[in-house]
Amino acid sequence: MNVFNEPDPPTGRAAQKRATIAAVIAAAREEFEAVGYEAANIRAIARRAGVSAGTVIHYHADKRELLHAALFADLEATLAETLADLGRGRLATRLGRLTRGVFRYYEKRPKLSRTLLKESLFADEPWASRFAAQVARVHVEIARLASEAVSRGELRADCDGDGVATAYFAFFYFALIAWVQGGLPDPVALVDRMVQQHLAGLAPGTTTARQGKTTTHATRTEPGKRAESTKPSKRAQPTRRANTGKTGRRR
Amino acid sequence: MNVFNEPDPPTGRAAQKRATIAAVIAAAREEFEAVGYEAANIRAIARRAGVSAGTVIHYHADKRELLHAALFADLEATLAETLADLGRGRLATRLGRLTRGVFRYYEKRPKLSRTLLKESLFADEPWASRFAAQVARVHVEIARLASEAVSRGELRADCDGDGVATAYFAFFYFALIAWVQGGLPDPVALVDRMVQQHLAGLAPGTTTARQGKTTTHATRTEPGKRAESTKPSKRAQPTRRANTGKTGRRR
DNA sequence: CCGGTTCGTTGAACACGTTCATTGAACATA
DNA sequence: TATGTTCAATGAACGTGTTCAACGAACCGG
Repeated sequence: MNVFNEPDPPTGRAAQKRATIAAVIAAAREEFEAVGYEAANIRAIARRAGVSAGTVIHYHADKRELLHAALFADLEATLAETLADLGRGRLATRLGRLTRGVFRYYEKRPKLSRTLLKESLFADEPWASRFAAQVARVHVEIARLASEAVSRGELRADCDGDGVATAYFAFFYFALIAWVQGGLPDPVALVDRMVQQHLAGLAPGTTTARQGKTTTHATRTEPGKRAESTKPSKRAQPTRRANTGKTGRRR
Repeated sequence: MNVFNEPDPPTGRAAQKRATIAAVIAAAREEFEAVGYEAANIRAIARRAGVSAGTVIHYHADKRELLHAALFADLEATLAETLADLGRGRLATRLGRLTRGVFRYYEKRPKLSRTLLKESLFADEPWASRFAAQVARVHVEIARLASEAVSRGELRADCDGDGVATAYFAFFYFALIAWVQGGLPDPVALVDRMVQQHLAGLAPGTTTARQGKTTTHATRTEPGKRAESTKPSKRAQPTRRANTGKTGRRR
């Protein structure tokens, strides 16, 4: 029983293990948020958590997994919150709210947004599946919104909610990548535009039969099937920067 | 003058430098293609090139830049070739050929496709700009195809070629990411579908004014402005794999 | 030709992510 | 209580990307 301000360490292996894991994850989150992913190093995180570097790596396969573990819950919370706040209105309007809500997760982390996006898109297992499941949940929600839009007469009766959701994700991630690469100041506006344009093809009064060509829609974009991304562009300026070897290097 | 099968090393600093750079890039490409990015290491590449590891890094800021330098020309060649072979036909058909042609670049490199995609999408300068310029060139070409489609009456007269190109890239990269993450067996088919759906909203007989809401199109998606990507999904199966700590690790 | 300068190149050293043999406290059993 | 087993945790060691002081040959100017 420690009478000082320092709480007793939990006793028992299971409890100690849980406490250690929690301390490591908290320390990692703080370190990543403070200095970014590249600058954060395992030894600093270990010190912050009061354990050894070996212990940090004991509970997470590698630095990347530690990043996922440290930030995943935040993303989950953001999604839940955003989805709960989509309100009413036209499909495009609600998707716009979704875009803004989720974008905020990245926007408020200038030091981390790029790595968070990059590493989540290309995560290894088991995190690939966790992110996939996360996206699937949003996907289902978007499909639901699309169904409501059909009911309201906003979209044609034969509209495929999955197709809408898939297109939405394509636009969203495309805009996000462009933004983290510095090539797009307002990703939200771009997503809005692309969604508008896309939904235009699904509106009542339009048909799926185009210029005599049968549109062979695949029936369902499996929720587990994601992603398309565009080259993140910076500027069209190739920034020649002649390959002067290492002349300008750290010399 | 060496009479054996081994050519004389070039003399003079400039010539020597050029030869060294070329040897390093060639060795890097071979090593990356042979064992993939992660398994390839600088020391092995240096040995293959007949120089020191320090020299490899002297000419390329880091391993990632070496990857870009080693493979960029291949991508350029693939794009040029593909663009030259789009043939005639409907816009969707030609875009389909573009998709297949570029997809081949990735498909024939099972060991490298994932890293190539990941690192090109999130490249640092000066490579970010180089990739951006590359995409811009394709973007302009797609916009031109869209204009032709307008002339042929395939698309409405007020269609924005840039918008078409942007959407195309969104779909393309989305599908590619899903594919490299193992969640999408046929990315080309998905791109085709999404393009079809999107172009549906641009066809003659459809209007930009939807359900009484004015569609505020941004006029031009700057070619330097790219990218949107969707979460690459694996399967919707979260692959729980309880965080059993490092039990199953290399022990 | 000679001497000073430049620069391509090297390999040892360093930093960081990661591995792994070892330790000692927690735990279980007789 | 004594003893054997288990496992959370450690820190030294390792592998790899990267840095950088140093070297010697190419180069330049007098």
